[in-house]
Amino acid sequence: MLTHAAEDYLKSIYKLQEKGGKVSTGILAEFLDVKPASATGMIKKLKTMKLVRYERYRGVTLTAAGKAVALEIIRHHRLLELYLFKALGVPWDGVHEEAEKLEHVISEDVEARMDEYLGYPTADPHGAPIPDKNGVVIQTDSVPMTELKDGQSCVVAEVSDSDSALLRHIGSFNLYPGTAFRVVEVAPFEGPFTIDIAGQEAVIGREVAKHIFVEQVQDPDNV
Amino acid sequence: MLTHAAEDYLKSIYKLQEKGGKVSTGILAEFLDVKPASATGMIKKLKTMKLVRYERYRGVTLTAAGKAVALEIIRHHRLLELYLFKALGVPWDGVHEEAEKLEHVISEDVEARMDEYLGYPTADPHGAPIPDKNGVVIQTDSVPMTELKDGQSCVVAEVSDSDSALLRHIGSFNLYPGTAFRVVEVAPFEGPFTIDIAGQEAVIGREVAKHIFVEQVQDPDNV
DNA sequence: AAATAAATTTAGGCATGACTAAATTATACA
DNA sequence: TGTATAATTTAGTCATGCCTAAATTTATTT
Ligand SMILES: [Mn+2]
Ligand SMILES: [Mn+2]
Ligand SMILES: [Mn+2]
Ligand SMILES: [Mn+2]
Repeated sequence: MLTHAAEDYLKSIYKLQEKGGKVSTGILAEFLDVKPASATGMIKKLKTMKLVRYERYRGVTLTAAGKAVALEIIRHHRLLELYLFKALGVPWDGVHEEAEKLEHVISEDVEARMDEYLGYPTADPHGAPIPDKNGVVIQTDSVPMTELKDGQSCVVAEVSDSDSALLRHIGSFNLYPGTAFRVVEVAPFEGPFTIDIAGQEAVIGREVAKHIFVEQVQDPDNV
Repeated sequence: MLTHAAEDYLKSIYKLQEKGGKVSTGILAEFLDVKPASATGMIKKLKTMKLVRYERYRGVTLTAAGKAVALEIIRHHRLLELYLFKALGVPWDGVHEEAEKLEHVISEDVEARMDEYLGYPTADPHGAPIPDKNGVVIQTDSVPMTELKDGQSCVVAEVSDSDSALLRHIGSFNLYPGTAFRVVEVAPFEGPFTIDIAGQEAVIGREVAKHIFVEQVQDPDNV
């Protein structure tokens, strides 16, 4: 069996190689909050297990076996987040931390039972896709809210889940995945977004908007 | 924070000192399936943390602080067992193994939410008492089924929870905690017990009976 | 093409938590 | 009261997974 640490490395490599192919030791180390030397050490171990491809100074990528493990852990994480949220009422800014520990520990049986209880869901409380039990991920084509223009309407697809305070802030506007809103005004010179959520106006700063991803963008004349 | 290993040692010392005061290194090591030398090492570490009292060759006992930690972990374990059983339908012979890993990992928040969901229960699926959040344990005075005589009636109070196959076997007779039965016959020469469970007769071997604890024992003439 | 800067690797260490083998202490009994 | 036996401790190892500091390699700039 893999250690918790090895699983977290594989998960991180998966996420980083999604946006940008080969993953450098430094990027991986920064993402995991360890030193590059520690990352090199683990990468070598993962290579002997044939879970990653690696050439020194050339970055690392997952093998098919490594990707399968990564997706398995990501599936655990996101199912757990949704389960904690729906079944136990853990607030959406608390589920990530909890799932980060539980993901390494639950059995396949418990995974399957949560999946069934939740009705085979496809997204976690932050809108991130839950890989199915065969490791198939449904990709959506969402864009950062910062790309929106005056008058456009859209639906929240996903929000970054790692910063708890940011999630509480976003939650205070009711901007959960699935929530529809319309851009009332984008202030000039990189200014904030004024939006209309079910008749309620809210002002969203650019730093926050970077972490909100939307889809189904419609211009007002297309309605 | 304590390591998983330290928590398991404290939990084990608690359980062993319940029946017999001071706990010897050998007994503790056997219980945890490690070598005595390993137990000595951990005991020394726990002593520096003031969680146990210990003098070499003289056995070990928990301090108040150590007992509090032990009860906290036991509470996690038993709440988790019951939660997995009731909320996710994990069979009663599977909950122990799962809880053994989860007990070290769940937050106080999740503990409290499970407790609420379950209606502040006082016993796990095997009948073992769940310490309350202040560490108070409700003690019951149950006796091993092997002490029963012909004609006596009783209710199952608790069954040993660590042997999965044994639990499946006991479950096949529906001998869950709370189940009432009457002893039809105790075969002589250390023979098996024939019992009546809601009109259904079952024969229970002595080895199995050792692991079933009963209470509210009544002789037939007292009814 | 060198020189500098950045990234990465190597070497050496530390803390955990297990192990085996050998030495020590306690206990049991003759 | 000594001696055999059993229990326990000590000493020395090993594997993980992290760290820092120094050496090495690659990338960038002039
Ligand atoms: Mn994790
Ligand atoms: Mn998430
Ligand atoms: Mn445990
Ligand atoms: Mn139990």
